[in-house]
Amino acid sequence: MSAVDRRKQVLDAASKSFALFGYKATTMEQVAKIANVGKGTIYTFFTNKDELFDEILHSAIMEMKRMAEREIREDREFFDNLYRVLDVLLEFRSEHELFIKLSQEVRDIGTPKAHEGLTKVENGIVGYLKGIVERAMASGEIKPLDAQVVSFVMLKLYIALTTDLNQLHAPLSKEQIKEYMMVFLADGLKTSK
Amino acid sequence: MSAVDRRKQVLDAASKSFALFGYKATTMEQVAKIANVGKGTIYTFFTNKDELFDEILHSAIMEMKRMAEREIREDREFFDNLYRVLDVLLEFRSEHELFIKLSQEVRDIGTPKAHEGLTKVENGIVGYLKGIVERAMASGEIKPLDAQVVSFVMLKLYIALTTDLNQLHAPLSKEQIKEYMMVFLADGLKTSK
DNA sequence: AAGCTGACCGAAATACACTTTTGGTCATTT
DNA sequence: AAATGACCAAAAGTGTATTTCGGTCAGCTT
Repeated sequence: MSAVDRRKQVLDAASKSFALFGYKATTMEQVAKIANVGKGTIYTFFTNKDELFDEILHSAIMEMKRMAEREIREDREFFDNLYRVLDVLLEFRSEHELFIKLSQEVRDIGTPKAHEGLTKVENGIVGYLKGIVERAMASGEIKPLDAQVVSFVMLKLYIALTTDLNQLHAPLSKEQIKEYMMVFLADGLKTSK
Repeated sequence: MSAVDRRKQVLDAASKSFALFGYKATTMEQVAKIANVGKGTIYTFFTNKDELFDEILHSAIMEMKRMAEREIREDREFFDNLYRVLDVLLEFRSEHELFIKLSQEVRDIGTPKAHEGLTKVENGIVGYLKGIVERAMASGEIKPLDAQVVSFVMLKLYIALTTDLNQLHAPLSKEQIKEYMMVFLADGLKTSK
């Protein structure tokens, strides 16, 4: 077994554990056990628990960006791209599981590191969206507003429909989520006269 | 001093204290002191701290509804009404102060009663909005979607722009908040061709 | 005597001392 | 040279003493 394999073993084990138990309840010993390595081995690849956690979050963001990137065609319309990106994002459960677990942890026991992590992820996503939104504004496809505000609202809308709403209403299907996203982002509620 | 006066004294003192110190840090003794009454007097009007808190929240919701109601003209368009309701709501700081303080308390120390209270307020507002949204759908002014989901999104959008965004971006002016609300709710981001 | 009060009570929160767990290291093994 | 797990300090957890606070009510005031 080469070094890269072990690194990946650790990463996979940690991903599972963070998504399953949250930040706090994930111990380095447990990660080592799941990864089938000694505890010390983890520290040859990651300086500490925080960095391991950051790495997981970072690669989750990167994975989502990669998926989004693969769907974006420069020659297509912004909203066409948006629709297809939403489509693949909604399909990808493993990232969602981690984020949902961390949200629960923040809500239930308020782990600061979990809260920090989620904020970092949100900022990463908003930052990425911002670039795309700016291009769409420059090309005149969408209204010229503050790209950061628009990106932030897009993310909040997504979270509201996929997560927050479920405390008040039966979960929406992927199709419904896409429909509502497009209504608010593209055309608004107003009936076209 | 009549009984109604004393009741109001207590209510005003409690409002101030909850908005200033949050739920947990508001003690009945302190409320009594601010209200210039004995502690026992509070209990002649309210059975316990919870009921006092509920009463404050309830009257905050009612006050907001009354302000909204005053702006709504049945003969005007939904979006025209919406714009003017937002206008008066954004002006009204005292409710916001209470809600913001409670949000902080939930975030910082996770007081369950504060969390419960905010949820109750949110549900109250969504419930009220739902009626209005349903009428606008029935008259064909806005697209026929699930009124509860639409109302929920309206509230979340409002909170995102007035509160959540401020951790990432300089606070928006009232005019900007109204502008963004109308963009997402009425016409969407798409540039009209 | 009706309304109001604050000393008083038990329960719940806090502070503190002590125990256990856990993140991180490093001498030893493979 | 790479990997390990016993080991250590620090952080989290637990049990207990102490304080605070919600709620009561006997007595005072008007």
